[in-house]
Amino acid sequence: MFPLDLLSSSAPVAAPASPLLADLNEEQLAAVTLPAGHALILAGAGSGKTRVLTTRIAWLLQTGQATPAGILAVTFTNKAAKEMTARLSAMLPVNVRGMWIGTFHGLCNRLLRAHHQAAGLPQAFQILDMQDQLSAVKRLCKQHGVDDERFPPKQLQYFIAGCKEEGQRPGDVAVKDPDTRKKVEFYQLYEEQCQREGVVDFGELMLRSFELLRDQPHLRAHYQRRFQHILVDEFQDTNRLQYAWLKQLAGDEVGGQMRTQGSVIAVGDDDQSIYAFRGARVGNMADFVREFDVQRQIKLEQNYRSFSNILDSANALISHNSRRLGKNLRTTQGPGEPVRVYEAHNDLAEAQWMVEEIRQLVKNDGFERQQIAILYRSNAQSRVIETALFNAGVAYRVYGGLRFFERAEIKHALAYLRLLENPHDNTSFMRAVNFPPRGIGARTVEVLQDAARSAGCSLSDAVTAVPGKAGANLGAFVAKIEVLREQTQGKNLRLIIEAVLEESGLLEHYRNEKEGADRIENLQELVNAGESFVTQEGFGRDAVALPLDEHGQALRQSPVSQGIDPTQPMLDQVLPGSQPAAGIIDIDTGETLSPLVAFLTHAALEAGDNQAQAGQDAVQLMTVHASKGLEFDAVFIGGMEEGLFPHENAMSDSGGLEEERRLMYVAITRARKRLYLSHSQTRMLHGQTRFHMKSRFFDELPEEALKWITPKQQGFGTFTPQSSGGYGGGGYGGSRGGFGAKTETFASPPVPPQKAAPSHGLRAGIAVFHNKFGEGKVLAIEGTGDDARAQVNFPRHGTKWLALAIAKLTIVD
DNA sequence: CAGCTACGACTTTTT
DNA sequence: GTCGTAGCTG
Repeated sequence: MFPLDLLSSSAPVAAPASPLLADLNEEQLAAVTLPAGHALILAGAGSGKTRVLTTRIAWLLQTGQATPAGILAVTFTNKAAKEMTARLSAMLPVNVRGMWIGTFHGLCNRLLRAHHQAAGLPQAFQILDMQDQLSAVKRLCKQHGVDDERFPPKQLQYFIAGCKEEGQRPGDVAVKDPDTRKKVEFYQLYEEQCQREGVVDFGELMLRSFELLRDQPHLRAHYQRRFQHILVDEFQDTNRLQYAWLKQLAGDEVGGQMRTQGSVIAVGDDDQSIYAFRGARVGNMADFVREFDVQRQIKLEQNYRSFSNILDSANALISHNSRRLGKNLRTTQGPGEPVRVYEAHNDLAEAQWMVEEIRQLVKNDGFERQQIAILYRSNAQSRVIETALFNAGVAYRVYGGLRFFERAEIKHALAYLRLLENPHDNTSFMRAVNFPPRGIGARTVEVLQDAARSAGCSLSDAVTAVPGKAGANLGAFVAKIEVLREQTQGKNLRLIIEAVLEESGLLEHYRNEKEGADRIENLQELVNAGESFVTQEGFGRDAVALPLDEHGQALRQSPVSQGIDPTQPMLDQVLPGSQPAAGIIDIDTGETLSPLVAFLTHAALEAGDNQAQAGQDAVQLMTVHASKGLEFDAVFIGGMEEGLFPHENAMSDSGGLEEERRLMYVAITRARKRLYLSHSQTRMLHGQTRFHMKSRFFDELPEEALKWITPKQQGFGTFTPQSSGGYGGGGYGGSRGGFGAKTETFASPPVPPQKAAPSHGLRAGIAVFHNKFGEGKVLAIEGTGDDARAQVNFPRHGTKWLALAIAKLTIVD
């Protein structure tokens, strides 16, 4: 956007004339141009937080205070990471791939792939999502005869995840009672199972890479030296382990004080901390200030989003919380419309009121439908609202629900793909073994599991131990996988996925199913996703990292390197204008992640885009939690009742109540121009009609900003929509979640033609020699120049992808 | 072994 | 009320 004069690196450090810094307010400018040192930025809702973060990075680069390789910016969601990356590359003609910008888990993944040996993992380790983790837990429960009345698998999963979030291994958990002891024992068994199968769950990604840094001094020192500028987004939502992880990267702790070389900038808002239930610890903010001896705190209190009636409501509400760092949003905008409050007789009437107001907003006030949001505390509330919208023919879209990579048919396909990479992945084995049905029932699987347990091997290896027809069926399945692995050897990702879909029988199965058309469409979409993953996304952001230095030494220069800064260790420095990097590279062997492993990682770490269809002209429905970070011209908050909002489960203790209040604060601050609140006297909940008092939060809002609206008509549900549209015009029935954007996100351009005359002289079919792996046969070549990689089959080590710039391959005559 | 029925849960959720 | 799972029956 801004034409930037990047070449004049002699620009003064505090260049006020820099177009980068134009239009920043005083607070923002101060935050962007903070001198070296640790800082806490309290960024209120709508205060331009993302802009400050990205401009800060751009400014550091532009003024020569940082190189791309020296920057680590971490977020919670892929969406936030993507946005940061996109904005940054719009600001500066810099190759953002050289920077470590990503989610906590994405960056952990990078670390672990690059240092998999030091971390004790196979390079191609697979990542379990929550579904996978739960089925792994269930499997283990069965195997050990765990009483699932006393220890429901869900609870064990929660326990394990909770321990890891606190940074605790089984040995670290304080055992207070017999139940805890049992759980810890189970935790231990679970760990062993994961290690055996070469899989890690989300918590393990964090914990394992934390331990890697903690236990490998030279590695830690290396990264500490490298990342001179660490920036953390949504700091109030970090859990204990994430904070500990950051500390490892920032420096060493001595007597409760951090000794650091670079600077850490934490950006957050304690008033928007709404994830305590999943381990977020607002206290990390205070700890950060103390342990890092933070001298600078900046508050961004200028709000650019809302009219003052809305903002005053938010300020007034949140002032009822104690234990705040203290912040008051202000705006230069006028009061705007009052906040409208509606009391309905029942939930249906509430929904109909919303629909009617929305029609008027669109018809009379020219609001766009996608700029109107209906927020609710719990998902169950959406049904009535959806019905009302549908009946009125108003297009809507519900956020949440299943994402693309979580759909059953996709999970099945992924299970087959994972088995190609790792036959010992029992979670995937279990998912695929009898789907599509091939006569392998629960009984057979039980026999197999017993055999595997007594032989101490994977399910795949145990099939030969199962006798009879059952054994034959199992053998056929394993053989099928092996044939598939054979067939796809050296093929590109698209062909691999296509082969799996066909050979697994998945396509055939869904072709014969009545409702299978959508599923087949999704499976086709998976092929497209694989294709664009390779051609468009360059193997995905999280998978990308160039050579890592295990010993803190500068690495051997790669032959064709240009634009490498010799004063910096050659970690992840990206060649300007080069093709996307080849993926994670093991420095000792030159081994890279295969496109398939990279894709599977991508699928686990990024379950799919939720806002793919956001552009539609449709009213947005979502939970308050899901609305965080978004903004709308008009916002409706329904179900403002005691027991619902604040939720009954959170009302008992003050901590829970304060979190509910923060949740309400988040909801209010989503609105730009109009805010509508409603509550209902009665509501269907869990199949029962319940009576509710109006929420206490109403009493905490400034009376002068509110306008109470009474029902136009008395009685129950007598309201009739009067306008022309009438019935079912929309046909938008809950199209939940999904990848949707078939034409946008995954439009795959023609595959770029292979560059001619490869300098390495390798081609498929010839024999090569590798120092560590010995002699092997080249199966495929991908990429060019520094990014060229070869797939080589070594008789003793299996099939590897090797970066030709790193791996020393000699051609065997 | 697969399909069907009954029963229980049920706040929020990203990686 | 509705979804998902567990257990039973054909």
